[in-house]
Amino acid sequence: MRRMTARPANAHQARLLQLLRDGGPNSRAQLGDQVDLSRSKLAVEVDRLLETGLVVADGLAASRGGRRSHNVRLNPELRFLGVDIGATSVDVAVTNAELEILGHINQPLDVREGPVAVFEQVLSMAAKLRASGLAEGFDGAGIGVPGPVRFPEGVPVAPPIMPGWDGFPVREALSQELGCPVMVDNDVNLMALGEQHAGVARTQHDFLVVKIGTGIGCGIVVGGEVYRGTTGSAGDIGHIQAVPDGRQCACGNRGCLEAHFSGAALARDATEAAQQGRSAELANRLAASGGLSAADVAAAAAAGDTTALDLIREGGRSTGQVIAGLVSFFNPGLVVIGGGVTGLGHNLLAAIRTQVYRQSLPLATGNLPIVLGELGPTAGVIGAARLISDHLFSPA
Amino acid sequence: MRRMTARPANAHQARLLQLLRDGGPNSRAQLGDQVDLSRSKLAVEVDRLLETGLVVADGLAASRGGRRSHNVRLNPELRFLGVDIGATSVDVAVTNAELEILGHINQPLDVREGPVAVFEQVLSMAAKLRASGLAEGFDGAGIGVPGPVRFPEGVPVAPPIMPGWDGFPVREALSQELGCPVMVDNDVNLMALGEQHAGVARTQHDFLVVKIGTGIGCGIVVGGEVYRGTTGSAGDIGHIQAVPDGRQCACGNRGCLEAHFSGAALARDATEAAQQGRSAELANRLAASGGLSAADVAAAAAAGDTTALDLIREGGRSTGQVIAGLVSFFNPGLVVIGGGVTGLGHNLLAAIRTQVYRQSLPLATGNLPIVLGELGPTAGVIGAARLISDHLFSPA
DNA sequence: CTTCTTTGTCCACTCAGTGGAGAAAGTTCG
DNA sequence: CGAACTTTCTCCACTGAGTGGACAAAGAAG
Repeated sequence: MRRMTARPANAHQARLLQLLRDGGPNSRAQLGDQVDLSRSKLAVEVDRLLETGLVVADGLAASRGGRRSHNVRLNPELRFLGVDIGATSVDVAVTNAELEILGHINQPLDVREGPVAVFEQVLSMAAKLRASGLAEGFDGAGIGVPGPVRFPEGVPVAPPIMPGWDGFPVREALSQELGCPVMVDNDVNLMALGEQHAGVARTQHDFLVVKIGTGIGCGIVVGGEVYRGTTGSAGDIGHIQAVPDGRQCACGNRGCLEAHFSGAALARDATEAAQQGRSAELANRLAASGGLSAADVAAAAAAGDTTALDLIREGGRSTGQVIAGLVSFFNPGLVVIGGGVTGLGHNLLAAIRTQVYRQSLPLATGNLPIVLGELGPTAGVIGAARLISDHLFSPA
Repeated sequence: MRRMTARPANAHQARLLQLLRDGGPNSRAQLGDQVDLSRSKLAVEVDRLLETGLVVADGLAASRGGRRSHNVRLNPELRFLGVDIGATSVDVAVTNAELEILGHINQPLDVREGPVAVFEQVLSMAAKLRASGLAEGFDGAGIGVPGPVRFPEGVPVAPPIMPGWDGFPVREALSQELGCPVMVDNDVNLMALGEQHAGVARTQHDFLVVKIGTGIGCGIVVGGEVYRGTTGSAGDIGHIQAVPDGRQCACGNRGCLEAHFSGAALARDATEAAQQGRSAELANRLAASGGLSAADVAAAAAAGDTTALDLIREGGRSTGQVIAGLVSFFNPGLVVIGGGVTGLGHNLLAAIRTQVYRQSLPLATGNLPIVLGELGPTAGVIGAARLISDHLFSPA
């Protein structure tokens, strides 16, 4: 199939495409209720969109008490590729233009192997999805990487955990390989976009998404838009001091949040506890699997192991300490907790909440929900698809 | 004089008014270089602005190698009132439409006396300025108050240091009294607006302004716009924990930044040091004046008193500790330090810088200037005038 | 005085967008 | 079943924003 190359010609068309993306098939009349345009003008723009092929007719809708309306919808053959590269694994998904996931693959990966090896793997995963009949090609792709990105160019900058990626032209290289437009962003920002599009943050304009995985980061949404900072490193909260004179961190300082709580730190602390004989439960799991992960700690806690529970609580306390500061500063309408450690569930959430509600002022926390993300491992790829669709569904 | 009531009829006119405000008198040709409009259309809009009286002709400009141009400028009779209410003093100023200060009064004040008493004082100050011939009336007023504000309504919400102000309809009441449009905001946000308009932040889009006065707060500018948070309490950093298990704070927690460093905290610590005989210099000043202020500490430090210097350094360290976290999170392009304690000058700045540069990651701090505000006590009133002018110079 | 440049005005033209008339296609109810 | 009402969609004349070129006015340079 020939890929779509058309773009909306004006802001009206862009708006209509976004309405169709977020609301599914719609009649001209229904669209007219949502945009501030006369029916005549609306019809003109819809017709133009039909001509481009981005939008297709979709039969008649049920009557609402009068003449039945002719529905239109986004071309169901459009395909977006969503890629979420983490430190230790990668998610690749195919969506339609309404950002519904049609296929999703997760594979382990070591991001330190560098961009060439990683993209070889990503492209083969994309090829696999294509071969299974889900797509004949891609109309756009969104890529998330676990580090700061110079957003306009789509290039990682000084990523601490991804040596070899600094300055690699991700956007350009992948656009060439895939033959379609590509947008690149930080993985945490994509998670925020995902939760905004299809998750708990659907109705929020100003919110934070704290992603606790191998590392820890924060997505910032201001007025419905992701805020990336002057150099693209906004939300890099892993190295805020959580514990004065605390643990030595890889960054050279002491007491960084990430050194005290993250997937990696939790695994380390659990292993330490097991080896020191502080938890039989954890020791058993260590002996069984040869290594401990956050999931093991969650399971141990669920089994009633108090040491594991203490580790989670202590981590939640540190995290809550930092979040409390951010809440005072940013006064968000919602805080979402997500990432790999979401498996720790309500024990973690309770510890974070306790700390935040205790440390922040009532005006900022009075009506502040702190909740777990809704989308789990798909948040990133949905966010990636949303990123490229926002780009493509905006005036050229 | 009859006050102007006209407002720009469209976005073009609003843009032109803002260009004339920020750039002073301008010819149609020069304006044309700055907006994306044909000369014909531009002339039409300028003519319409002339009709409203917001803009007046201003003679001929020097030739630029051809026919001399007819300058236009904002009506020089327009007057804005800028009011900056602090915890212990108030600034009232009159500006023209180009936001130049024509007259400025500062008076001591106790904000705890409540809105009625305070506004009586403010109105009498405004009357004094008017009586001195600077204005026959006001076309708009901006008001800053030392606490969170529900911005759209112009009403303080749950202000900790201003009991009695909660829910008082500042905007409406003052609009009635002054007979002109009024906008209300947090004092720190106004300082940020001031430094953005006429101070160090002129070229910045994303920056922070930390105001250290009686209390401590932070103005946040995102994409050139002040960010106020969901409930208007964004930037309330005084109660972020700076010292674990530190000093008891009035808010009920321990170790809040404000409990360790602010005008009030510094005065308290200095008095304590004087009474405990740790500093002869401070003891002398205490005996002389009966009470110590931040200015006394600054003077003592300048005189070589190491105890005073240590107090400043320690305060700078605590402040820097908190700012470091904000910098990691927000990745600003500039951090401005302002407020009453700016008198502590470079000793304070050095301490803050040291702490921030040590604690934040290179990508965020690499090119990050941390500087003192440029406008001193006028930042607030200029910001206030800017606030109302932004409101009036936007399409009605 | 001639030529070139800059500024400002005038005017015909294009195009986005409106709103009303009316046709087409339903539902509801006597 | 037919009449009346509702909803959807199209058509069309009209408004008003904005453009760009022609031209006049005013000055600079040689």
